[in-house]
Amino acid sequence: MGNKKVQKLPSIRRMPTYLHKLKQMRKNGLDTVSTTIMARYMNLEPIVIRKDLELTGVTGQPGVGYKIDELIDAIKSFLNWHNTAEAVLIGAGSLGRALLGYEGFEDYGLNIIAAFDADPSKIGAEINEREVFDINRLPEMTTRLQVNMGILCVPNEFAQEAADMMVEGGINAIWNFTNVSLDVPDHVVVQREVIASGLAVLSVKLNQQMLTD
Amino acid sequence: MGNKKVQKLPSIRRMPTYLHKLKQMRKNGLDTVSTTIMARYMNLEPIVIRKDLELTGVTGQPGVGYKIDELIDAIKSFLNWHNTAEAVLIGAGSLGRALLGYEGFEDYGLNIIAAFDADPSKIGAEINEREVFDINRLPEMTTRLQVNMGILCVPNEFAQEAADMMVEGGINAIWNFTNVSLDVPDHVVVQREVIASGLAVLSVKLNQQMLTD
DNA sequence: AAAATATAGATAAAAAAATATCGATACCCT
DNA sequence: AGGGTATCGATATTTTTTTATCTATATTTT
Repeated sequence: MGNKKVQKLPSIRRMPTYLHKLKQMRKNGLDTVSTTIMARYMNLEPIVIRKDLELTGVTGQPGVGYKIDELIDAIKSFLNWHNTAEAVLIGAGSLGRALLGYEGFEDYGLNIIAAFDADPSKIGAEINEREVFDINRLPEMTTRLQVNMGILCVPNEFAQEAADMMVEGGINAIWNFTNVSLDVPDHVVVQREVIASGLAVLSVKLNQQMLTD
Repeated sequence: MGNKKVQKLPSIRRMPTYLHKLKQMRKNGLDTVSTTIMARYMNLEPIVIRKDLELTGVTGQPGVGYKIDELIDAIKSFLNWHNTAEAVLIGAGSLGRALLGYEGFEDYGLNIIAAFDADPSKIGAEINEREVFDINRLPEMTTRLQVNMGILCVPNEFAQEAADMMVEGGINAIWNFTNVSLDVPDHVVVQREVIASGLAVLSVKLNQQMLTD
């Protein structure tokens, strides 16, 4: 069915936050960090952090902590973020634009090299230095440029069609921001981002909070 | 420390997807659904769905399935999405704009009634029928309007400051899209959305996929 | 009407994730 | 230098989540 299970998902999801904070600490001139410090920052228990970092293979120094540089490196290679991945974005609507405008991606080894859209009024435009191409050119261009990641931000009704074009163009990783569960070949991995999931969690938290007051 | 742990997180995160799909099915004239059908759609195992739905208190009919109307209702009340929540959005940058433009929120019981920003060139503008106010007016306005949810989309460096203003204005639920771990009183719940988490998961999936080829 | 198939619920089992404990190591302060 | 404190690593435990199994109920097919 395409999507093998990934283990340690909660840990993996925390990695980018570690990375961000570590880079910030390094900028502030620090060179070591303890899980206590990190835990305070992230509202977690130190033991959670220690277990997460164990995954990356780094070892810390008892009594001291971890070397920030080493950690940054280890997390990056754990996520395979050492080599920048090139991606294309499909759907230059408001969400697409927001993603094109997001500065943080370079920190995460992602480089969006072009956008595609079906709307003639958008084609040819330039958004944050990335050109918007006709979606019909997608298969040809991604094949030629050897891009293997696609960020899908089209309206739901065009999602499957757009995904098909990506697959045709040799893309094998799709970051899916639509509400559609895509049907893709086994070798293609899909990560679906459901924005409302966070809202659901917030709602439940708020509820529980109000009950305990 | 503010954030008690929430249980069944994965199940809660799947609820909005069930809701979306169920509404779509209802529109297509269906009135019952089995976990097998739902599972096929979501690339999950039927047992997962059954366990998730159990949380909402609905019971299905062996041999038949669940009544779609009942399910929709049960999920909504599980998430407390029966009564629309009013929210304000802080930071009318590209992400803020994208959220203001997102049509799906009404399905999820969320109504963004106004936006705030510090940039004079944005103040007074109207984005998708919502006015952008001076951020200094936030505490007064949210108090008066009795809004208790805030969506935080400002640049990282202003995040804490903006959060403080929200707290001052009586907001007790913050949906945090910044990269900052906010410091808020205990009664305020925060849900942080780390966009890069999904990218991290996708990277790891892609890696594993490539290893098994 | 009987047999085959599909389904949920209850209970049990397995797997994964979070948390605790304890010993060893380093740093800091007097 | 010595005592107190902070820290990590290894191991064990607990909790939570996921998955399996089995039974009863409904539907469909023959």
